[in-house]
Amino acid sequence: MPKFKPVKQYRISEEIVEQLKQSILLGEFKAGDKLPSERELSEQFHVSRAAVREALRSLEISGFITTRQGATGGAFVTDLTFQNLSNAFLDLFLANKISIPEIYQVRVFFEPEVARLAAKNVTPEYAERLKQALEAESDPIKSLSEDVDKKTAVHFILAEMSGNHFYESLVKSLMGLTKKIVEEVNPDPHVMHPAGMHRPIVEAVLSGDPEKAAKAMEEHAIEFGKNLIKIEKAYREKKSFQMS
Amino acid sequence: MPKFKPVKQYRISEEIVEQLKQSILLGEFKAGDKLPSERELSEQFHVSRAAVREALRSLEISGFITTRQGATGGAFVTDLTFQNLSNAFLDLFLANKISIPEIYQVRVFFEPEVARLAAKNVTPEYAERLKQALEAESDPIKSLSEDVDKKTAVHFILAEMSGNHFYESLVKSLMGLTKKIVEEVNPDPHVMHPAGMHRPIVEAVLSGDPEKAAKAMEEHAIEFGKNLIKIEKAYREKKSFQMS
DNA sequence: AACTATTTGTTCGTATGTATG
DNA sequence: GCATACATACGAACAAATAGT
Repeated sequence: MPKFKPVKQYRISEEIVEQLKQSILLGEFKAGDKLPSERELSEQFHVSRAAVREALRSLEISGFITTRQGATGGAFVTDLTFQNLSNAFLDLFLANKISIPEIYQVRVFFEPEVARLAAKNVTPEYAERLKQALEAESDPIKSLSEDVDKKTAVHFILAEMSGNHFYESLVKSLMGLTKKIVEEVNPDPHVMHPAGMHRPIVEAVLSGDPEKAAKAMEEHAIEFGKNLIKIEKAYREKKSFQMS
Repeated sequence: MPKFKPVKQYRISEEIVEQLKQSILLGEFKAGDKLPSERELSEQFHVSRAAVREALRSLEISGFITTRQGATGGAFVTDLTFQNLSNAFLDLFLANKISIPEIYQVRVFFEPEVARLAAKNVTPEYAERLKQALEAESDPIKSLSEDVDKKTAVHFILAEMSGNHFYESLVKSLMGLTKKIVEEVNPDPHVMHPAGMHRPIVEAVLSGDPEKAAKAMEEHAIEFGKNLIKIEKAYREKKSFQMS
């Protein structure tokens, strides 16, 4: 007896998601391209617009498209970024599946490796960017969000320098997560991120000494982690206060 | 001039997603609970069913709920897992944003650390599970999928033993990604995963020597990585063949 | 085995909001 | 100001799945 697959196995919206995703991954639609309008898609797939819209919501959440309203609007293909990864981590954190001490443990282990790799890939361009990022840390604080961005810029550049997109994604995800928590708790920026905090790291990396860079980063990660754990405590207390 | 926020900022479905997500995260709906039916939700929110359904699609993709059809069906809250993380990595891989050699580099670095931590947390229960997983590797192969599961079981247990959910998520995600690729290429299982491949690791971990465990894992990761890179090559070739 | 109730899945028609030219 | 081309949203209806009677 041959095995037959059910004719209808998936939701229509899922079928549409798969087809559109494949088209995007195969490069038939490239980043920036506009997908056909909802009406056109519903005609091409011979389905209702509601089904198309459900599919577009899924693709949006997965990070494949963004939509804009209006005459020149529509669904536009986006360059897939680490953002979804970051969101997934954030959800796991919010659901208490991952704790700050655990993240701290991971960071203390792998950020020195990132610094180590970065020290092996110093170029004049990267050196310039690192110096500028370091100087920008002393800029007057306009908003907390902007300040956090400036104080994490060095980590981003080092991650890029590591030459490994995986490390880059990981760093960006963890920085994004940290930013969310910091913004929620809103601590004193000067205590959380003293200016020039990353100077020893940058100097070690620019000296081209991988082990020195790793060591400097490790010390920074340990120090910063202590602050972060304090902040998480405040965060949890704030949350439980809001709930009661 | 005071700054006013636009009254209507988000899509209705987004608003619903946020509210439901908050409810779930606050524990008002727990894993296994059934959300109100689509009709009830649309009445409670005073919106159309289509809007509710778009919200449910988003929550589904994010891993918060699953839906079943029928009289006892509905949207059920799920325990948030690493699955979304895994999917995010898979998408990034499929979109050529992360390569196998990059993943390989990261694994060779952090899997030894996982083994190191595991060696510090050996209990009789874990020891038993590791031994059983090792024996199961020699079972006759029924299906590729099942075989891959058996050959990765040791990694999963070690990740659990590390006591760090972040490492656990990372390991599970990467194993899931590896499995997808392996299944796609369908190589000879005996070549890819010789039985007993993980014996030195298990022995080192059970001896309780962290550095020995890390060393054994490193050697395994390096060896396995070579296979994986070959497999990726085959995968890419297969894909480009399918496209032409 | 047939019927019924409940719930998701899907469609269509219509109306409204939004941005461009 | 107005037409146009989009996304956004609603409501009513029917189809399909799934359990209980």
